[in-house]
This record gives sequence, C-alpha cells and structure tokens, in this order.
Amino acid sequence: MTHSEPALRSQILVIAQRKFIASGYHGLAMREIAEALGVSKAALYYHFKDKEELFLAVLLPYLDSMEGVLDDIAAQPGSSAEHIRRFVSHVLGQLAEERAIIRLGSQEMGQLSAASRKAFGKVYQEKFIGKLKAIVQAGMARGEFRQLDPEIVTWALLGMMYPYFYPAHTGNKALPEETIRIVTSIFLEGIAPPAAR
Amino acid sequence: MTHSEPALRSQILVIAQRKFIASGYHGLAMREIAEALGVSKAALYYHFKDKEELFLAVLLPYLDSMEGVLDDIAAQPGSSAEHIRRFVSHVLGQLAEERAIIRLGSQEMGQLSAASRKAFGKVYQEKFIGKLKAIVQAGMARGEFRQLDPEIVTWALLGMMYPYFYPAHTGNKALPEETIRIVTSIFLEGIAPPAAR
DNA sequence: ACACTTACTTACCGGTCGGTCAGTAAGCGA
DNA sequence: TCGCTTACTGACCGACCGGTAAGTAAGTGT
Repeated sequence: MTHSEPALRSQILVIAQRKFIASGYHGLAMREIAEALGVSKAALYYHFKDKEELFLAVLLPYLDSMEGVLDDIAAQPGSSAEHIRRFVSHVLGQLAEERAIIRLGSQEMGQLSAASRKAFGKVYQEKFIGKLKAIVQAGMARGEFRQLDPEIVTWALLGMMYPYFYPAHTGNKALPEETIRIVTSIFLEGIAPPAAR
Repeated sequence: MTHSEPALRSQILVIAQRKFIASGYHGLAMREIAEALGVSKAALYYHFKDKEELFLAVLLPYLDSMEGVLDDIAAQPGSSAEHIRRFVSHVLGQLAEERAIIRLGSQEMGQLSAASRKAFGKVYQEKFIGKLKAIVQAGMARGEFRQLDPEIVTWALLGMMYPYFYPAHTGNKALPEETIRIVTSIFLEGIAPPAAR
C-alpha cells in the first residue's frame, strides 16, 4: 500500500475524541492523550500543529459525515415527516460517544481562537444546521407542517435530542427505539397542521 | 444594618457567573475574576475556600429560586398545559445570562470532584428536574397529556429550550414572545392525547 | 487603651500547561 | 552506500494555574 495514513494519527483522533467528550477542551491536557497511547507528547505535535488543530480534526469529519447523511435523507422519496423520522433515528441510533461530538462542538466553540471559531461556525451552519433546516422548510412548503419560524422549529428538534448528547445521561432506562419513537412523535405531532387532526 | 453580607462577596458572584458562563469551569482563571474587580486574587479565597466552592455558589442559588418557581406554578389552579406554559414563559422570559446557568451546571458537572458532582447532581435532580417531571406526570394522570415515558417527555421539554441557554445563540432574530409561543405550542400539541384532536 | 476580628494585599509556592528543539533510528530511492 | 525523508523521543521552556502564608489597616467590643 502506498503511503497510507500513519497508524498513530488515527489512534490519536480516537483517543482525543473520547477524552475531549469526557473532559472538554480545557479539561483535557495533551499529556493525557500521549500517555494513553504510550507515546511522547511531542509525537502529537508531529501530526497536529497545535491543540486547536487536533480538536478541529475531531469535530470536522463528523460534520462531513452528517452532511452526507442529511443529503441522503433529503434526496430520498417519501414525506417530510419520514425524513425527520429518519434523521432522528440515525442520530439517536448511533453510539452515544459518536453523537456527543455535536454537543462538544457547540459547547466548546467559544474556547477557540476567533479564526477557528468563525471557520467552524460556518461549517457547522452549512453542513448541519442549514441542511436540517431545509428539510423542515420543505415540509412546511408542502403543507405537511405548520408554518412556523423554521429557525425556532429546527432548534426545537435538535434541542429535543440534546439530552442524549451527554454521555453522563445515564438515567435513560428507556430503550433507544422507545426514545426515538417518543421524540419523533412529540415533534411531528407538535408541528402537524390543524387539518391533520 | 447589622453585619450585612460583605459587598465584595456578591460582586464576586456576579462577575464569576458572567465569566463562568462565557468561559466554562476550566476556561476561567481566578486571576481574571480578581482583575475584573480590581482586587487581589487572595481576596477571592477569603470569601470562598476554593474555585469549586465559588462555582457551586454561582449554581446553587439559581436552583433554589427555580425550585420556588416550580412549586409556585404547581400550586396554582389551572390546567397542566397552563403550568407548562408558565414554566416555559418564565425560563425563556428571563435574561439569557440568567438561564444560561442551567446549561453551565449540566455542562461542567463532570469537571467537579466526585463529592461535589454527586451533591450538585442530587440538588439538580430534586429541585429542578424532579419538580418539572412531577408537573408533566400530573398532566398525564389527568388525561391532559398522552401517557408516554415521563422521563423522556421532561427531557424533551427541557431540550427544546436548551438552544436558548447558549448566549452565543445570536442568530435568534425572533422575539422572546414568539419563541415562547412556538416552543410551548410544539410541546403541548406534541403531547396532546388523540382525543383532543 | 488594648485585644480581637474583619477584610483584605503582597509575595510567593509547586505543579501543570501548551509548545519547541535537537537528536535519532528506520526506511527508501538513486 | 549515501543522502534525504518519515516518525518519532527526551529534555526542556516560559507562562500560567490554583492555592497559601504572612502581614496590615480599619474597625469593634470592653
């Protein structure tokens, strides 16, 4: 195989993701990552120029994959309600450790340099929030959903899933399917037009 | 007046609240608070034994006041829907800087020592989540709401307000009243029983 | 008047932070 | 075999962290 990605780099990303989620940006020291991997701290700086670059290297690929998922969903036939259902099902269906990245990004955005914050905010908006909002708006245009401020509605949907972006949310006795079913149901019934009742 | 609370102590709390919300627990240095007030860092340690105690002194009074608000709401006559409406209205009606404390607590809980985390978690549960859940459950018992897992429903309600716990949520062109109206409407329609449709 | 408390300041501590730099062992194309 | 690149290590740096000890000026009760 020709010059494949060095093994250490991807190992760093795996550990960094897990630890950033658990400890936050300032709460995690570079030393901790190095020790967990049994390498020197300087090895991290060979692969990433600074802590901020490593942090973004954890966040951005997730947004890329989310963009793909949202594009897929929007392109499929079926009602907008079905699109929403698929989205919720996808996000709450994946491992808590995966989806926690969404929280990590919005939570720690303020800790980054102005340049990184702006750049990340743009990607976050374009690849995630904007795409989700488009799905919501399509449903409104079709008359499937009530005509409400799409910004607020989109954030309401995202917010309903937010508690499950915390790994510490251990009190969830309910099965994932049960959670997906209820969250989807509340949201879709909540924005259904009066005609549908 | 006999031995009133020293002025500096409450000033520390005001500044600490603002700065903890903006920077998080690890992101804010004690030095910064002292400098903002024009006093020495050691002065902070005269009023609070360590950083953690100061942090909790910011969080806990808010939970106390929230308990009072929730008890008031639950004690009033009127439908459970009206109780929910009042709760959302109260939280989203107050200043963003105030309600951001809710996020601060759940967000940074993991950074505290095991003892503080446990203690805070208990208060958080008893004075806030538990009281809110009781209101939701009362509505279900009355047949006003659908019979769903009250845990999930409560978190859905809280989650819908979560985006507004971020001061950085600057893209909110909508008026507070508009936001309150839509969030309340989606939630209440979302959990309304089929009979009501 | 004097002892004692309150509310601080100044100076300092050990530890940890993100980050750098010189060196080096291994592999590889010519 | 040589020169160059890749992928690190070990030692170290200044800055900054939370926290403390000693001192002090201004009251306050007796």
